[in-house]
Amino acid sequence: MVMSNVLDVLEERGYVEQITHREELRELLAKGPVTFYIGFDATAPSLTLGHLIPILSALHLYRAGHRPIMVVGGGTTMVGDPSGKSEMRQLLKPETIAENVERFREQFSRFFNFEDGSAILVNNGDWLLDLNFMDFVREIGRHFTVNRMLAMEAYKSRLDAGLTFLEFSYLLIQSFDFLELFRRYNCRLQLGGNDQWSNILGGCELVRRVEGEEVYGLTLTLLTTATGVKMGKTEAGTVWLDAERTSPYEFYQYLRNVDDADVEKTLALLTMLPMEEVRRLGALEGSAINQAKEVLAFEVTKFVHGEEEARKARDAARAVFGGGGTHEGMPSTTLPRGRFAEGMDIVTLLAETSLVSSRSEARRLIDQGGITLGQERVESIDRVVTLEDFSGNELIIRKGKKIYHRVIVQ
RNA sequence: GGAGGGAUACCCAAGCUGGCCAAAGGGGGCAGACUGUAAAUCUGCUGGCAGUGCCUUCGCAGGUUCGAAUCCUGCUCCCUCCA
Repeated sequence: MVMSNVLDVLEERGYVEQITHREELRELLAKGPVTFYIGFDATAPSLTLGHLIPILSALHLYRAGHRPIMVVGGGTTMVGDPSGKSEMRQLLKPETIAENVERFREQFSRFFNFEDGSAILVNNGDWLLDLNFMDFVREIGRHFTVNRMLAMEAYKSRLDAGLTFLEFSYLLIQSFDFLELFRRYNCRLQLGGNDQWSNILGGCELVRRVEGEEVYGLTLTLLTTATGVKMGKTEAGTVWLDAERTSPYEFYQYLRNVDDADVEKTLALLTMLPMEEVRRLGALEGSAINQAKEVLAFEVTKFVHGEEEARKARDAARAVFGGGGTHEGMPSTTLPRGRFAEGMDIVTLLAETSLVSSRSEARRLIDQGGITLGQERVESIDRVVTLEDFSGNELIIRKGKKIYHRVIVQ
């Protein structure tokens, strides 16, 4: 069997959006190991579902023998990328950035081996934080014309909304990263989200001008649904990779519930399953496609949280939606037995859980028939919950059709 | 530094000849029906606490008034044009 070019693999799976010089890059990747990099700005305390796209594309390259440099943006985050943003980014405190950088490091370590040198993890703060302004402007700044920068799509929305010099300088800083990585590691390819196209081009051009060498850029598709909405956002906010922020169960459920139309695409992008399998699952029709969704949810949860957590999440989901399995892994609230001695009214109980954010919301939900205790729909906000309602020491509350919560007494 | 414009609930956006404004409309979200833990569609809800009332909210701080998101004063921030 002929080893296919990894670029073809990336394209087939739907990762690729734009490439600087496709054929040349393809040849380069075929010739031998290539060092490439992807940068992640540390704007939040955890990576998110959307970050899996760059992570998995890097993993495909990694497995094909190329060397990834995962760059955490301890330096670039100090500035804040204005690309595609309609408003000025909130400036983050240096301490916050440093903390975020640490979290990112831990999370990346789950996916790559940084010990044996086959993958590299660096912080661009190492070379950016102490840059001398005069040197930087004279050596790097002279290669960029404002005329071109102003014409860039990434800034369009900001030209009327206002763009500070701080943010405007982001392009030069990220471009400098590429130059630095080229010099340190002979890095020849930069990957990034499609909104990074300008920044990536800037880096390629800088390396070419300063070093006279050709380097490449490739942008990745953003994780969106068939309707064009960004994936990875829920009513509760972002879907995080950190189990403390998004439990494995919620993570699993998020993927379990993707639209039919997104199943095949998401399987291709977020799992390492062979494409034949992806196509087979994506082709399932009607309710059979639920199998594909289960595979999707399980595989991605396993990738992020490990097999055991994925199992638990799947079992919990099967338990409530099908029957069988255990409730372990379902979000829960533990309350002292004594509080039910006299019974607790349903509104108070709901307010104790994370199912509602206020008592009013609880009332509203009940009025609309959205709360179920075990098998019984709650008809009145005066419903009092007693220990009689528990089976064993637990009570399953359902909100709407698919949000379950377990109340445990002890 | 000068001249003008703006800041409204999760977002966009009305209201700004003072009471009928917890504040139009849209989006989003939540719930119900239909279903496959889908989509589309239809319906309801969407500040808080208590059940026909109270409290907090229309950039911030004061003032006028029986009563202000709406009028006045000061402040902060943002945008546009000019320097």
